[in-house]
Amino acid sequence: MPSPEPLKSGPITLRIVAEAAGVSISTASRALNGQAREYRISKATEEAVQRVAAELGFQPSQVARSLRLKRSGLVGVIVPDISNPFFSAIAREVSLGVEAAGYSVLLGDSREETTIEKRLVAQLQARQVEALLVCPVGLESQHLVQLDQSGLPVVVADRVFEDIQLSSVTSDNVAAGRIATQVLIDHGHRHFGVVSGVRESLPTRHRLQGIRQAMLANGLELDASSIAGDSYTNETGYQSTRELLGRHPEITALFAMCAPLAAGVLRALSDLGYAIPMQMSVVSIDDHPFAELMKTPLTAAAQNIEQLGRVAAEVLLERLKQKRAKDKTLSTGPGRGPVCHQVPASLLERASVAAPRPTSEF
Amino acid sequence: MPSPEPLKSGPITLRIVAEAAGVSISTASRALNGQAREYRISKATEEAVQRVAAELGFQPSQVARSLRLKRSGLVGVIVPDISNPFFSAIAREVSLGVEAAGYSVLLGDSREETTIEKRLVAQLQARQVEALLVCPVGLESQHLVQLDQSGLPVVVADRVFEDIQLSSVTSDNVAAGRIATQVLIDHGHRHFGVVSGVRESLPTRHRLQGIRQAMLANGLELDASSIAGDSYTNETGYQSTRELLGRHPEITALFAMCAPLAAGVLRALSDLGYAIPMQMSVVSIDDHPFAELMKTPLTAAAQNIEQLGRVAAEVLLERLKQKRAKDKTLSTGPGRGPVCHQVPASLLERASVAAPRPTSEF
DNA sequence: AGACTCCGCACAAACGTTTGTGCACGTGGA
DNA sequence: TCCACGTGCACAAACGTTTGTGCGGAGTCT
Repeated sequence: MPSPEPLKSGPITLRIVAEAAGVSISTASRALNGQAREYRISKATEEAVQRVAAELGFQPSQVARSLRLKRSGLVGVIVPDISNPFFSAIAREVSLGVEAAGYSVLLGDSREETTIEKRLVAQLQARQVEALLVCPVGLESQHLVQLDQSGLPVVVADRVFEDIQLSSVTSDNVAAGRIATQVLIDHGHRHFGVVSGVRESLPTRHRLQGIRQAMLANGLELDASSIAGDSYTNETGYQSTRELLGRHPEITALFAMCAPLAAGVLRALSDLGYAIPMQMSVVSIDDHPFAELMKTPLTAAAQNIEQLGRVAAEVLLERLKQKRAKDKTLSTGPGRGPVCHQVPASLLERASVAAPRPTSEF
Repeated sequence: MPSPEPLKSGPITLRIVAEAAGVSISTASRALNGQAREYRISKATEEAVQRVAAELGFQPSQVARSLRLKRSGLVGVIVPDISNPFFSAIAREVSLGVEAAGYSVLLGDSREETTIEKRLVAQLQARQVEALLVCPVGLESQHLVQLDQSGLPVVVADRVFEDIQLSSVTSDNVAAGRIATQVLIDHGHRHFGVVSGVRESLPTRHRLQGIRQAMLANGLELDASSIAGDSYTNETGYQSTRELLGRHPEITALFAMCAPLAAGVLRALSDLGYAIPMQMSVVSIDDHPFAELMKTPLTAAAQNIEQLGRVAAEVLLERLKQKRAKDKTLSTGPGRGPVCHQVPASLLERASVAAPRPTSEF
């Protein structure tokens, strides 16, 4: 009779496998990690171990591996709001991308608050994530830069920073602003209202810049009083619309800087009794799956979110590769410096833009 | 001169802190974990350690803790598609809920495939998650049940199973089907087309059951040929609509079983030139942020997704608490058996339902 | 027959924590 | 003076891996 099965019953560890196979722990480890050849484990032993492991359903403890290997196989993903389709789309692409490379993703939701973002960063760092993808709330970057310089690869997406010392991926926001504005101009609009997101954030600034470029090229100018709003929410879209229309009755077109804002704009226009596009044209940045089913299908400069997510995943994996290489060679070179990717935006012309209504003189 | 700072430069470990404070590792650990009193560490030492730790920015390695404590502080969340607003809303609530309790969430996206779901489950298990929230693809439950019985708390949400041996949280799908159908009946409809999700899935079956209940109560019956579709996608919604309308010209109302299906239905009706609700009424299960901005604001029986997510988080935390208690007492009792929560659905009457068009005899 | 080599594997240290136990010192009473 | 006891801390084991090194035996060569 063999040993009477001590009934340890806990999870199957390498030691259990080794004993069952009648070899030492180290041999078992090497047999299972494909290191049989280099450590001269006989074919017979190797296969025996593998068989036993399979029979017992051995699952190596990633925790123990992480401790020993000093790599957790985890990447952190921090977004301001995972229930926002924009971020969940990014999360999805990143998740698929890094999972294919054997990593798992630790998710953090910062609820649009820098404080929480910082807390999450620290938390994920303590959990030894090997890299971090952050869609920052957008106002502070110092904590991220520090982290990156301390050796934990950080890549930021979407709400990147001005003084960019971090690898980043973002849409070509200047172009997005430009092409969306151009549509309005091409239809003959001269007086725009801009419903803006957080003012200091770089995407907002870039989009404004694009808007101004297009206007300038057509001899127009955007004055500050035609801009309203300072956040990315539906409610801001609603309020800002009423504000702008009250202030500037000559406005014939509204520019919404993101999908939730656009929803608010539409809601306000509906409440105010405007017909779109007959009495008011609307363009938006950001597409939305339901955009074409709406009362008036919305013309928009769409960010290519999937592509953005995929690129983010690539950059992340690239940085991870670099890091592993560096950790091996002990070279402490500064790396190749941050890379900044921009993915193109594209125009989706639908039905929310038309020639301006005849002015009251007519 | 003190020791010339060996320039270990790696991450700050407990040992570094202990040396800097001039105490042993164990003392440092206890000082930092609030165990000073019970292990008779003097107030002075305790504070010294805490000060040094703060100065050095000590962050205990969660990996090492996990190994030693045998709890990772991680919960796994597996959804079929994180970019689907329904699941991302759930993920968000769960994330917020468990984070508040000190856990982090490991995210997995099964892409609607049982194979991937299984792989993810194994992966997360290897990473020692302490509990798992799964929104199952919906066809197989055995791997989850096994896991749960092997001691890893599993709770399933949304696409639960028939032979439910797992704690679950789901909408009251029977009621959702019933109330949405009742609206149609109240408006005078007699001939419905049902655009269905995955047939064998329990939510679908429950919703159908609700539909039938409402019809039966009004002397109507639903025959199999008035049901089309077998997945939750936009495309299925589109195809099924054309199919149903071709097969049953007498249909005056369509019932879409979820938001993406509804989008497909609307798209098809638009292509076919139907005016809603004049020529065709539409109800849906699932609300959508843009629903009221659509061409015809959609009447729907809304699941309360946030509530569902919050309840899921609660159940998860409850099971975690039970587990910790059990691990302590070594009692190996079966626990209180699975609990099944249902959150109510509520009707959102908007504009997509009207009295049926006069029949052609008129 | 002895030295050398290669093969096949086991030993043990290390990763960074937590925690049961033990040791030294000091103080009090008898 | 001696014992008992409380105080304040250090030692060391353990969690489950990976991996550098050591060691015995079989074979080969001289």
